Amino acid sequence: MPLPQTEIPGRLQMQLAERGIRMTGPRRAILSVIETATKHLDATQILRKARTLDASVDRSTVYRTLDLLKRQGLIDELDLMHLNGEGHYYERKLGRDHIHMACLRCGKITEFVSKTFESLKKQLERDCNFHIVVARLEVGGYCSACRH
Amino acid sequence: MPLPQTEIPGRLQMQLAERGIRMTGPRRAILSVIETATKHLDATQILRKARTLDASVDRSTVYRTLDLLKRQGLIDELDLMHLNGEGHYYERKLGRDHIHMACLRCGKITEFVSKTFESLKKQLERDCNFHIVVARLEVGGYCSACRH
DNA sequence: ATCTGTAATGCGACTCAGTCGCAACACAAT
DNA sequence: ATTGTGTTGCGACTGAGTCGCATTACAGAT
Ligand SMILES: [Mn+2]
Ligand SMILES: [Mn+2]
Ligand SMILES: [Zn+2]
Ligand SMILES: [Zn+2]
Repeated sequence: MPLPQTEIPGRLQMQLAERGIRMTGPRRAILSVIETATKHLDATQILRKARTLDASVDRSTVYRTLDLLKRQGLIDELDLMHLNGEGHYYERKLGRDHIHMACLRCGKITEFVSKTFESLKKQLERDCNFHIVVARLEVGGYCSACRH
Repeated sequence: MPLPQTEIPGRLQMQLAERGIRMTGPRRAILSVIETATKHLDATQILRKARTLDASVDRSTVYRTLDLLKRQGLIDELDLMHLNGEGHYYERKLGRDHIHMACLRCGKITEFVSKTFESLKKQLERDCNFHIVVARLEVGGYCSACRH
């Protein structure tokens, strides 16, 4: 994750509260997992971790909560080049977007913040008259350790 | 598709032949479908169309051929924001990459070629010492007709 | 503190995309 | 024509994600 841990835990809960969205036990568990994640997690991993906080959490609740957070623009969904199966990965959405690079050999995920990326998005909005809600740039290739 | 139809039909078959890859009936049907497509197709659509050319084509052969073409760098795989289900879409890879914008309201897919995108990729390769094989920029938002 | 309408949950069954092992087959080189 | 190897169809399977429904729990009102 590209973010400093200066984040207040519980921030996601606050953002939902501000929008008048109900808070529940399972939701708190899931939000907490997402907030404290140190890497990109898929739905199954989120379920497993959430269950250590609230053993009753169900798989469908995880998916429903992920949908809610996506609709609210609070998380991003990633493919990470589908290096391991067909599932998706999730991460909190924070101020600046970043690019994901996945090494096709060692699987390492690298993140990168780029001013050029920001310009590109602005250019898109202007030239195509398109209002961007979410932008995902995912790259596959070979990292510095694996290139030949 | 952003490409002029100045393409020779059969080009994909040639590219595989050049690489010493065997040509078969089912493969010819699938390649022909991909080559003559006028929009992004998913595996099920490719199967259905391929069967009009060779009725025996099986679903697994479609997936195996798509994998082959991906490995050979001849097609790109897209999510198109998973607007309709969890499947993936495919298109021939041609010289210049392009960006895909999906309207979250009407579902329209817009393509855009950008010099800034090319610079961004170069910047990534340089700054991150990463060798890019495939780069996918997919954007979700509201098109000119749907923005409010 | 209790009541109450509505939103969220667990459960189980289901759909759908994609994969895999294997026996039969077909390509292309000799 | 023969042959080895790559490819195919088939069918069974996995795993991600969805859905309907009866039950539960939240939060605002009393
Ligand atoms: Mn995907
Ligand atoms: Mn395209
Ligand atoms: Zn690597
Ligand atoms: Zn639209």
